Amino acid sequence: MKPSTLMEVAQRAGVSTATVARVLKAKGYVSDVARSRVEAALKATGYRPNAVARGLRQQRSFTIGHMLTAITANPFFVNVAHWAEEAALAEGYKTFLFNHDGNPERERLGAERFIERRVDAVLFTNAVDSRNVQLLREASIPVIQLERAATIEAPSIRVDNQTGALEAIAHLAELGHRRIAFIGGDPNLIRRGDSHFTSVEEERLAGYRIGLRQAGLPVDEALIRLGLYYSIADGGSGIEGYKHMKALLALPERPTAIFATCDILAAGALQAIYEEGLRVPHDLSIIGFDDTLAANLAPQLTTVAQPMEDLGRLGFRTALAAIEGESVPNDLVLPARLVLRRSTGPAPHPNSRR
Amino acid sequence: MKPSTLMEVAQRAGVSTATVARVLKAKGYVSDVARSRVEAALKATGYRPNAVARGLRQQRSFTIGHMLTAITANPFFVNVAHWAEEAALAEGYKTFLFNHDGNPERERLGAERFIERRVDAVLFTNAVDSRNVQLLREASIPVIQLERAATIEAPSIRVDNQTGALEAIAHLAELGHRRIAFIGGDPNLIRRGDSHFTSVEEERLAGYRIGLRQAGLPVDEALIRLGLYYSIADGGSGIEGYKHMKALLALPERPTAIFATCDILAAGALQAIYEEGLRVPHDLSIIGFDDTLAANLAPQLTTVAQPMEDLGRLGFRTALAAIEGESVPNDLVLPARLVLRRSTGPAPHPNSRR
DNA sequence: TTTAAATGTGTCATCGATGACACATGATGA
DNA sequence: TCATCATGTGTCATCGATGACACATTTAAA
Repeated sequence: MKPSTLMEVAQRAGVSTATVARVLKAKGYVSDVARSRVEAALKATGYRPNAVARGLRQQRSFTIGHMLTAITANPFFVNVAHWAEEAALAEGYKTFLFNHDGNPERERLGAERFIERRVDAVLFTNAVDSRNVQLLREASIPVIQLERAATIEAPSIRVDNQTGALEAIAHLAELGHRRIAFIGGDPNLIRRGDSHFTSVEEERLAGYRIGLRQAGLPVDEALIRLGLYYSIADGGSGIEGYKHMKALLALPERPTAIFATCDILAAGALQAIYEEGLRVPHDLSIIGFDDTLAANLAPQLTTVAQPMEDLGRLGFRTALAAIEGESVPNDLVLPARLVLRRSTGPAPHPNSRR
Repeated sequence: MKPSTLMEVAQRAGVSTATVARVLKAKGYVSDVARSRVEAALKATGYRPNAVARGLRQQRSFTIGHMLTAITANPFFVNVAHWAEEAALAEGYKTFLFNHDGNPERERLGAERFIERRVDAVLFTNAVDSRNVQLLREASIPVIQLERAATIEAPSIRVDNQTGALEAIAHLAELGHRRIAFIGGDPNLIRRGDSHFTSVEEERLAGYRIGLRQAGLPVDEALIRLGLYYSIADGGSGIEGYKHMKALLALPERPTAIFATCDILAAGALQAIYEEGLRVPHDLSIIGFDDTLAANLAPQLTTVAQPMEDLGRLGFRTALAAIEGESVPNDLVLPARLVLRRSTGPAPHPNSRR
């Protein structure tokens, strides 16, 4: 049995649809008699408003689109999306997810679908191509960029990657580590859209360099390992982290600590370390980034946690503000937070090295 | 600038909306002149059909709802949802996700939202309360249950958990293991809805028992560790797996192999093993279930892979069949598959035990 | 007592796409 | 020559909720 309509409820209650609407919206004048008749009819029919009809009439679908990548490979994006959805739910909104896996054509397809569905706004995590942002804006759909911005044309909410990385390095330096390696993605490859944007990888690498300098440590370029790891085709299994770690362990003078720009990379690194029979943090300390897999690894990983909940919630709230025509901050930067767990410890004595 | 309407396109082309519709649908008679005029107008206005209006008119939203749990804690559900979405996309559908985290009230809320949004069908992964399935069915919305069924009232697509578990045990027995432990969730707690349904945990435990019997091994109840692990409040960090493993390692006669009913539990177990300084698979073999975290752990985990892609794709295809009034199989059981990685090896010699 | 404000209820156009239907015109066959 | 069919195009009701508006009636204020 199809859900009943306002009209059916009205007929059953012996009133007009307007009266039923007044009861539902709890605004306007309704006599007690009419109200109770309507309420009875509402209950009897199990009326549920038709969001599709409302959407057409109000020119507002109460739906927002959410673009993301690597949905099966990196829990980060799903987490952000989850909190955005949670915030949306409280306001009567639903989100549509669209996974583009870093492919601009897919992203474009997603943008087109969002336009057809008449979403009220779109959240981009990890925006790829600024033209797709533009496409939505031309259709009068507000866009909020999360975590990784493709263009300054739309507001963004980001994370202070540099300070996050810096704190990680400071922590390791404090533990006495002097040879700290960096494992990250290719900063050029991951720089997206308008070229004047710094990528998150660049920011983390900058934090690493500044951290070393502040600790009075030299930068050894041999300890900086970059390479694309957003190759989802590989299964997102952190294979890049594994390879980089293998290379680092083959160095004549090994690092005693590793900073990886992503928990997945760190997980791969841990596999290499495990294979070599080294212990963490006894022989080697390691810090990840994101706080996605960190708590599931052995040992539990010290990591730079991204504020995924804030990113999601603020993302939605900002989108809502934009929908309602309020002015929104153009670029918000949230802090990252170093979470200490069990993968970092004092640097080993040079002579105790295996 | 709002996307333009059919009417606007028609006016610009100097024809009626019906003609534009004929061009768009590529059916009916349209003269070449009219067609090219319409096509020009279509391009000039950048027309995009309004899915909301179409939904109202066709009484079909081209949207399906997807209920799931533990979206931030267990990648399994997101994976299934991803493949369902992928299949949906190809047919012009979009999915709405709703995360209930095992809470029946949340699940009900989700069902109500789905009804209001007039989704054409609903996929349930891990259905909690059969009344919520009923709610949707009363609103004439077809329901397909995936992986874990709450009721026989709606068709389900499941996985052969018993055979999956059995193969895991057979593999371990073949490697010479004679003391194989089981770490799982509470089978009673996880049995859901209509009580005559066996839970996935029961099925996996049954597979374990049968596997042992077939290998001629005795069942030692001390090696069977059950307890709720779907406590998302704990952060889903596999803390239960960790505790169970600790207890198993404290046993006077330790197991040499572990079968965990979920990769997250296995990850927790690995943490306990790591803490004790034992090596996998040298000292201890371990097999997980799901193939979610498995490839990210150290060492990479041998696991019973669930057919997440098939579950998702078939789920959508079955839903689509149901929407179109075709008959659908009432209960489909898909095979699980043992994936060999690096966490299983020959049983250690009894005298080489540390 | 008269007027203004508060209270209560119904009608109807609107949002945009769709598809049934009507109505053309020209070609073909009987 | 008329009937039939293919071709080509336009009109309009419909899906369901909404909110502006009109129109009552009652109450309060002047």
